[in-house]
Amino acid sequence: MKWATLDKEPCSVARTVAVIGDRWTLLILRDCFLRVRRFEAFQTRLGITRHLLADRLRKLVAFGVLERVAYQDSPKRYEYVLTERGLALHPVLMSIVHWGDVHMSDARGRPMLHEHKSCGHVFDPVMTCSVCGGRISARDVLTHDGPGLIRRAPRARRTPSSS
Amino acid sequence: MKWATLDKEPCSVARTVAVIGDRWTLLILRDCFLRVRRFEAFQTRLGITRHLLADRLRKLVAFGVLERVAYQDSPKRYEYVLTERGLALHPVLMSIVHWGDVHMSDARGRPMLHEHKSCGHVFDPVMTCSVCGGRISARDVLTHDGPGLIRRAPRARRTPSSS
DNA sequence: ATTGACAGTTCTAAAAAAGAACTTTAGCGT
DNA sequence: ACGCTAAAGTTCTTTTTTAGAACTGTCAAT
Repeated sequence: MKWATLDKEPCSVARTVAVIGDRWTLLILRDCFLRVRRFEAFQTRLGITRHLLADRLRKLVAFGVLERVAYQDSPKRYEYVLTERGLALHPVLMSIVHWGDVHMSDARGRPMLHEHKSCGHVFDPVMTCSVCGGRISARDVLTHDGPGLIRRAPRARRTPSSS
Repeated sequence: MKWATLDKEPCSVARTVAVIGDRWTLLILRDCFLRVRRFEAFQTRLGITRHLLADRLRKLVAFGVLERVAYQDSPKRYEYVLTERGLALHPVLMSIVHWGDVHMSDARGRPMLHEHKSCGHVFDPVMTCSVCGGRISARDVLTHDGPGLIRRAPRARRTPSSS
């Protein structure tokens, strides 16, 4: 598997990993959801090298997750804002946060709380089924081939009956 | 921010990224959920170097996501199975898959379909609120400091009134 | 006696990331 | 006019990771 063509693999995990499967990228996206928008702000908050930050932002823009928007002329200055495509990553970030809350918190408890504006309560994200609305758990899901799957030819195998 | 201490940051994203925020690790976990268990199987399916695979599996075991279980003696052979903690990563993988399905699929459609055993239908994962059951979207969430947050002292700032 | 499976380890070369300094355009204070 | 600061990068060198391939040890089967 090559990184350069990972986004062309017949697997949605691989394709998404091509976009966000990188330590810095996930932390940059976290900050985007916290409304951080500017190069300097990302750099200061994360302690990422400027070189890498520029590279990651370029890639996120190329994948349509962020948009580079001028916020002033002379000198031209740009900031990075989540596109619809980027906002659609919210469930990914929320499920990552929730796993960390439950499995990596120390005695103090969780670092952040999330309030559901429309109901006004602090909540946990729950994965549910789009059809029946029931809770989804790992043991309750079956995987099938979909139309976009291209099966690679299985490797030739020497069997007792083959030459 | 240093990788070695990322799992101690006062942020659940950072802590989770310390465990899974790596291209190979996410692909390894995908395979784990597809019931791949053995070193050779991971290596063949992913094309990862054996060195890195050994390293990533060791780390996942250290973080309690996988368990290394002997499946035969003489010679001792081990396989890697998801723990409860690992199974709890299911929503993370499902939301990653779903984003890829929606935003990275080509004309053929999605590579895999998921069936909800208990209702029998192919479904999409939907993030909902644990309190009201309503759908969660990025624009509908407010973030607050939690008990586990440690704010870093803000950097000294030269202001007109300061010396 | 040889071959092959499996779960790794051990090398070297190539690629990526860290760390620090430098660039460019412009506003502000004196 | 002069120096200072800010923002958004780029450029450079050093260090760390990763890729790629070969090798090891234990056993079973041919």
